[in-house]
Amino acid sequence: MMQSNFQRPTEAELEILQVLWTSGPSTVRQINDTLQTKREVGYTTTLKLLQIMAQKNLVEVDKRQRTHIYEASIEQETTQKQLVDQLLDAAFGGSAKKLVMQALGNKKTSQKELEEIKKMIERLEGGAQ
Amino acid sequence: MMQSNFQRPTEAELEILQVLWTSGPSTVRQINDTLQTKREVGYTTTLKLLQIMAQKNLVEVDKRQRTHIYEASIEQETTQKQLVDQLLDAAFGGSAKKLVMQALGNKKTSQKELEEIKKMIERLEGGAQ
DNA sequence: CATTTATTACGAAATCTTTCGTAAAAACTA
DNA sequence: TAGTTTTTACGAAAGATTTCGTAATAAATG
Repeated sequence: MMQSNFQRPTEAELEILQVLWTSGPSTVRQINDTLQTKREVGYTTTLKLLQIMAQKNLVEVDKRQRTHIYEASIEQETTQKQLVDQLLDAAFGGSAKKLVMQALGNKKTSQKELEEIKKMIERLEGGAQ
Repeated sequence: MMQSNFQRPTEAELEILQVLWTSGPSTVRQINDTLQTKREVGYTTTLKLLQIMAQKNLVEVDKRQRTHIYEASIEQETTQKQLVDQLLDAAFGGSAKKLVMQALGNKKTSQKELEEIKKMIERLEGGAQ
């Protein structure tokens, strides 16, 4: 039996998850310092968010030391998949093609990456094409 | 001078925009009926949302008849572009490739659509040369 | 015309999200 | 040890979003 308990992380939560996915397990101080490079955000704000995220099981906390260590407990890829699925449903009427066209059309993507995407498409097509 | 007034539509607003993009100008009753096929939602809830959306200039209202007609005032493609950009930034560290891979990996996309995407990639590769 | 039905207007409750202030506890420092 | 710094805990304010109840108005119906 499959249960799909996806609770969409909020914008602020995603921001923190990004840090954790990139840097691995971190202290509040480290996370807050990273966030600070992008915008003003109070230390206790970050702390509170992490505590809420722990309640929601978006992160795990290691409390063995006084300075707690937070770690993402949902995978980046899983989360990305669900966010894409949600966006597909919410704004693209489920058409992956349209979403892909938008993503490629808007952003400058390198030759190399375009090649990789093409290879993936060929894999999806069955390699025969 | 260019003003970029993108105020991200909320989830509920996107849901309504989808209806308007799909069905064109509609009455509150029509919109609400469409929404009802997916979930419970009160008539006045939909009305209120539309009134808020009108304030935000997400929709235009024709009030010449007693029964008002609402129409999307932002384009689907423009909105999609901005939502994709935002998702790219928020969850994919800006990598269009990763987003595309997710979108294609998760969703069943038809051969025909895959071909179209490939053609688009080839156009991009050609242009960028 | 009187009654019912449909629609708009609008305030406000309920909820969710983000932010921060304050306090307590622990660790460090002089 | 006394004072300073760091960290956690937690309530609550502020803001945004969603939902709905009620009332007023207009239209339709009998």
